[in-house]
Amino acid sequence: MSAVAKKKESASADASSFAKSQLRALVERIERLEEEKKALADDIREVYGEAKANGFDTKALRAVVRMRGQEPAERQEFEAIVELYRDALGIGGN
Amino acid sequence: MSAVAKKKESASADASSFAKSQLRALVERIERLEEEKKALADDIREVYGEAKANGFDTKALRAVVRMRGQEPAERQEFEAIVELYRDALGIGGN
Amino acid sequence: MSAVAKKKESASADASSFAKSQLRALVERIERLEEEKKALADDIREVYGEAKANGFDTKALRAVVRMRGQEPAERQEFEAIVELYRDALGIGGN
Amino acid sequence: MSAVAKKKESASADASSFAKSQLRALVERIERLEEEKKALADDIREVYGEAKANGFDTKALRAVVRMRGQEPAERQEFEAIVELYRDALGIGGN
DNA sequence: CCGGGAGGAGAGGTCC
DNA sequence: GGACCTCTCCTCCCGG
Repeated sequence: MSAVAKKKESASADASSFAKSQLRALVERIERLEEEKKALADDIREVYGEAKANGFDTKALRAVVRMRGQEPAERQEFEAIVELYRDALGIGGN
Repeated sequence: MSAVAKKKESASADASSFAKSQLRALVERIERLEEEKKALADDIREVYGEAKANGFDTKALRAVVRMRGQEPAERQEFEAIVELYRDALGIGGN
Repeated sequence: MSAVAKKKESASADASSFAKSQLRALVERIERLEEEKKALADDIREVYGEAKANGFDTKALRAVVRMRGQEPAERQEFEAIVELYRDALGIGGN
Repeated sequence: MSAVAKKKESASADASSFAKSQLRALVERIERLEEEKKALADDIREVYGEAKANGFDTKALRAVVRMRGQEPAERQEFEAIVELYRDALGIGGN
């Protein structure tokens, strides 16, 4: 028979203890994962740095990567709307 | 904390007093200007909100405003580089 | 061309005209506000220049201004954390 | 066409080929890293889901995690402010 | 579908 | 004058 079942008093204490240790575990797992995520972000930044060192235009490079990661359809629609607005403003107003 | 500041004041009262009031005036002016700047930023955000409420695509609208605020030459060059990169990757890779 | 078609066209034309003038008005307002915002940024830069001319360390001055702006928020957050821990522990929840 | 001109052409072609493969390699590396990063983001989301399933308030939990990450930086800044005020007062120089 | 929060891109400032 | 780096703003995505 467990201590919890035996003592009603400690029941709530145990519950709160349990919640605390659970919270701790969750926060640790999250922080560990975020650490890894951050490391990857750093790696990516490094690659862009490398690209820059090799004479690539990182802004354009980012734009290309972004384009590749998105549906052609939505991209086209966006461009169409931009054109529409530019026309409405007199297209020379760029 | 206050004890430290107090001690400092006593140490070189006159020179430090003058510097202090000057500093205060400068900080106040800066904070006032930044406040106004922030208010304008809010106004701008509001206008975009209004645009959205009237059915405009705010993302496209922002793009158009950005375009209008920049030299055509640099814009074209940027687009050219992007095209170059896309070609190099096989232009279908969008 | 039928009268109906014509009416439709006019209607569209009107709607589009309206949208056009709306768009123009919005863009003008935005650009005006951004102009003012930029002017304020210039003013702020001027004040820092003045401070520097009077022997202040502008980098430190900027840091001071920044911190003054952040302190209240930090304090609030710091005091809010206890409450948040409580929530995170599920005390109020299920 | 002169030999010199030809040589130049070949050189350009080679350079461009090289740039192309370099570009491809860079983009591939970036996309691979972003994929991994996204996977970690998914893992993190999963952990929050698990937390929620165990009765935790995920919003509060997120806030707690965020604050834990910010606290050290804030503390440093807060303790640095005295030094900064001294500098801002021009004590050390201009 | 909207608002808020997290992440990324761009602008500005500092240092070399 | 250029590169790095911080900071603000914009965009995207999740949760409600």
